[in-house]
Amino acid sequence: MSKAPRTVTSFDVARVAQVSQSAVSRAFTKGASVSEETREKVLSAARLLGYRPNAHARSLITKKSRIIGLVLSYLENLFYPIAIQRLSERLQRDGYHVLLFFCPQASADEVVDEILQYHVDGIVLASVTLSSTLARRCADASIPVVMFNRVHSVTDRQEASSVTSDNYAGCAEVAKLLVDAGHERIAFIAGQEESSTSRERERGFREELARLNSRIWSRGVGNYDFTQARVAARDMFSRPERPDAVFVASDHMAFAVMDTIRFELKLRIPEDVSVVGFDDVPQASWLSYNLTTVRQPLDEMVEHTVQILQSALRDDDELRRETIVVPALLVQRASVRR
Amino acid sequence: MSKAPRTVTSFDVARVAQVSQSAVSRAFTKGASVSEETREKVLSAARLLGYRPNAHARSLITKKSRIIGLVLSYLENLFYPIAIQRLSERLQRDGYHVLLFFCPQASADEVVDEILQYHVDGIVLASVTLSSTLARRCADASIPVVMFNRVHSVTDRQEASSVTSDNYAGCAEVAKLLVDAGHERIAFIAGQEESSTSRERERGFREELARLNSRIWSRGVGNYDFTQARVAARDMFSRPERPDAVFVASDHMAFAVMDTIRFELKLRIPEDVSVVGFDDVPQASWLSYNLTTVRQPLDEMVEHTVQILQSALRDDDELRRETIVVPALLVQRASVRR
DNA sequence: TTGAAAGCGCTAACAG
DNA sequence: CTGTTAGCGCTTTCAA
Repeated sequence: MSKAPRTVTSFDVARVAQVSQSAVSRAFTKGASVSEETREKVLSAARLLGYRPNAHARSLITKKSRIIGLVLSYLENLFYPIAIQRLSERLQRDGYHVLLFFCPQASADEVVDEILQYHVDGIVLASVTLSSTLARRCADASIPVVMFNRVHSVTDRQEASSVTSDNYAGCAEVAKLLVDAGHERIAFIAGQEESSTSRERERGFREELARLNSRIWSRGVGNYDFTQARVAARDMFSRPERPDAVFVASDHMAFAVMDTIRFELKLRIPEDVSVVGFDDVPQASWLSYNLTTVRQPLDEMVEHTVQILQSALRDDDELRRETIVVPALLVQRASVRR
Repeated sequence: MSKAPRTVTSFDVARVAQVSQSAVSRAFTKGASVSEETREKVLSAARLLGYRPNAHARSLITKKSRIIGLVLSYLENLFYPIAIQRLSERLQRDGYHVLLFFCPQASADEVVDEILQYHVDGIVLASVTLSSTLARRCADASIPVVMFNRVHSVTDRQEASSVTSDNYAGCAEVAKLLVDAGHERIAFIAGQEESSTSRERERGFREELARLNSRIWSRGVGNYDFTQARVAARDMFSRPERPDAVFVASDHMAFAVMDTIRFELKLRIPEDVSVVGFDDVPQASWLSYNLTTVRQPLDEMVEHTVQILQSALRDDDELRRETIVVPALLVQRASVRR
């Protein structure tokens, strides 16, 4: 019964408000020069007709879409969902919105191809690597790219900005803590071997241990995956001699390790084994885990990400590449023996 | 040093390929009538220039943005992140993408106003209510709306489609389970009182208990929040007479309840108290919790959501409203006494 | 199958 | 401050 629902355009509003289309445009552009009177006329006509400016038409001419592409691969680790929420809310405050792109780890290539079609104003790569060809394409299109919680691989050097926490220093702290507590058979369970986070975390841990005349006594790989971490722990702890402490490259894997240690191997934490994680996701403070971990300051990381993006959008003449490293904080709870 | 990075347009490609702009357009539109020869010429020119069609220009004329707006409020409960991922991946397969909108619970209104500007092809409301005025505006713009994991409030009746699991039946199962296990002081901890999920879950639970000559012996409210659930549990279990079983309206709250019961009140699960949750998020199967719960079949729910959206996009003549309820499944683990 | 031409809804000069 | 005009990059009639 309803009429064909043709969209209401600025043209329609202009007619009803008895002004020009430009006036309508200006009424919806803050900072434009319109008299209060005209603006009122326009706004009430718009309200009457249910008019909202068409974002696509607008971005076609302004060449700004107010959309940020966010590339993700995996949400089971709560660190990312929470990062998404913070980032999205922060961007929304400034009139930007987040367009989601999922892709399997480390293969952002095809997907960024799709992103480019939307002419996004910026791209945030959360835990996916940016290939160098891709980085170049973004650079050509002068789209700022921020790697969130990951740094460049050698080949991508300086093709994109990056925001991380100080993985190296944070993990050095962990080494200190564990050695101070008198641990001698210290194990490490890595995330994805190719990932910069896992590598940096391992390096900080290993080098500080060396400085303290200790070392990684046993090593496993969990690929940032719950099940694989469980397998790694089972493996590591069922040998004749087992570690008396284990540092796990992410909280999410640490939970798997703790469960395995307690319920499969019937060992106590921290009496028999100390466990440390990384990220400080909400579950780390849940009493079942009460996990000593390294906090990544999410809000700061998000704020830096947004700042980089916005400064790049402001002075689009020269695309500056920044590398931000925010301090990480050791949070002591009850999973390490004192 | 680099030239001004003017975007490459179909015009440029046309010139290089020595064809018309229309030919370029057709080469990128599958099912269009182009000779293989022309298509090749266009595609190679496009590759050469690094051309991708501009999605905004395209949607301006086709009136299809291939964007779905997703409205969310809270990601700490893993149910939602995982739903986002599944939905986004599924949509991506069909060439759609998800634009994110965060808003505080139950106030989707302002935010949908923003959504409308993007002329999204559809809207998914995950756990937020749609006001009736808003529903009408979407209907006027003939944008299909799906409420995910929530049904209409009375006023919104039939203004949008909805996809949920069978909260009522699932919770009736829980009642049966608890009564069968011989529990007599059965408690319930609600989510948000206004939410349809919490209400349906409580109703299913309560009515089945009545049928079995039992009742809700004690009741608390957690508002789907971890901390509030903890407070509710503390309250409920520190009275002189405490429940011997508690059904919690979401897994996420159930974890808080379990931690409180075990570590604050020093009670055993399930020997002293049985606990049941709802959702079956990944953590429910973690050994620390090993939680008996009701599974919401996420993949099915996502599939239905996408189907509704797509059928609405196909025959845009008449916007049909659907109400899908998929069966929920009781998953027995170790948190209920046998 | 192909090209010419028109126009989606908007903003940005440029006059006035 | 306001209106006129041109055109963003694309698809789509319509003829050929």
